[in-house]
Amino acid sequence: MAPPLTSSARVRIAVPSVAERVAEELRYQLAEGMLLPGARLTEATIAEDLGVSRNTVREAFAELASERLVVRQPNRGVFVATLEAGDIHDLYTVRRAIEVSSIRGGGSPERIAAVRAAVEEGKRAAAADDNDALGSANQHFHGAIVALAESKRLDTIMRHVLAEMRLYFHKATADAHFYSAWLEENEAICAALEAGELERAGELLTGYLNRSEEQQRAVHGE
Amino acid sequence: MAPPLTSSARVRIAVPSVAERVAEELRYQLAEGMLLPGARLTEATIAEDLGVSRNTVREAFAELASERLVVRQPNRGVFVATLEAGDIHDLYTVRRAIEVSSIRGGGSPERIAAVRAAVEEGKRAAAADDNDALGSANQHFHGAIVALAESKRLDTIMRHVLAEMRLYFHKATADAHFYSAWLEENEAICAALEAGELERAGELLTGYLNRSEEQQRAVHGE
DNA sequence: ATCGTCGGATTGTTCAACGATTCTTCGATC
DNA sequence: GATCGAAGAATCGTTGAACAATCCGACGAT
Repeated sequence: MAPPLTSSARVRIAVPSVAERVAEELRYQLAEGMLLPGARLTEATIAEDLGVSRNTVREAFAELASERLVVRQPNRGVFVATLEAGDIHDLYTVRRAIEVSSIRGGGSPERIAAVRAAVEEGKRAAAADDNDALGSANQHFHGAIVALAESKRLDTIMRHVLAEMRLYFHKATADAHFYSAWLEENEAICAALEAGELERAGELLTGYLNRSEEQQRAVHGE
Repeated sequence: MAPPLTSSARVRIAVPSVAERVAEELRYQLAEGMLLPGARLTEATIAEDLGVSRNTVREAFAELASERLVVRQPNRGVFVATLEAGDIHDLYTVRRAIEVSSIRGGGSPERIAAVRAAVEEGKRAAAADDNDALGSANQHFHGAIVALAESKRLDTIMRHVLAEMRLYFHKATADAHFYSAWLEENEAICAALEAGELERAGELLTGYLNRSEEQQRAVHGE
């Protein structure tokens, strides 16, 4: 193995711990819809399935609970998080706060280029008629917007929010008609951003988020 | 506090688990400055001190790590989080995003009254020359602003941010001169909010946060 | 049908153990 | 005398087992 060439912060090779790999696996299953909201996660079962100890599963649960992907009910177990009344509005409130704030602050040319890249990624996915890739591209787009702010903390908040939305809205709302609308919106938002019209970009983004919230609330009960 | 009259969510009597109480105790010690940034937290030691098992301490650590109050270094241990370059800016970026967004959305009369209450709390603390209470009042003020949005998620994000700031800036920056300035600012922000001048309230708040960031960066290295 | 009780299942927590990794100390070598 | 490396101590990561506390469902009595 090559020695570290930079003398700055020692680069940890950081093999993810077993607990983190378990969390990652569960996150994957949650995002893919293999574990549906409300499902019960029994410690012993998962421990056996993944070939790890119950304590390790416990640590993974703690991590997922802090991300609101699962809910712990004392002495009863952990359950995949379910959509409570107001949760949709809550999630979009967070998105409006951090996405709009990020875009209004502008960003470096590289970060703006990343936003543009996500837009093009979406167009390609649409051309290829790949709904899965289309969904990913949209998440990349909004992730790139938050990344404009260059804030570690906002990035992780956004990651968590997007993970929650994947959990709730995964395949159900994935019809092409639903998607094609915001493809143009993303383009417009990105164009405004590139033109330095930050105020306008913020308004477009706000409008998009409001409409998107309405759509989700229409699809789901109330 | 009045019991919830709505029959909706079943109220868990929720005796906090041991792990949560350990986390709470550590959070307290971190906020009070008993555990300074960079300090090492040895699992075995804390387990013995608090009379709990090492595994339980581990769970508490996981929670604190998710709040960025401590940092886990694989195979080395957990350390009280330290201020890295850019962290101050990062924290204020989050605050600008969620506080300004919240205040621009306005809020119910009750929530606005809570903001007013925090302002008055600050004035009383200033009159009594109680610096500790003054600091708390300021945190209540900004917490109340975020509470305007009535978002569970924004509230917990803000809680975490404020906990981080307590950790980094606890007693050090607590001189009366530093405080008296923003007492008037809080009053002005609150007045604008009460008058429904949300745009203006947002600008005042932004200005305050920018200045506050500058001050903190001046006090701490760069 | 309602209520209380009992047994089974699962969680919360503890404890002991062991390999793996890091830190420290202490010589040996140049 | 400084550098390097190897032995040893300390700590973490993870496991497995154990036990009390709690919850759930069934069963039976009123």
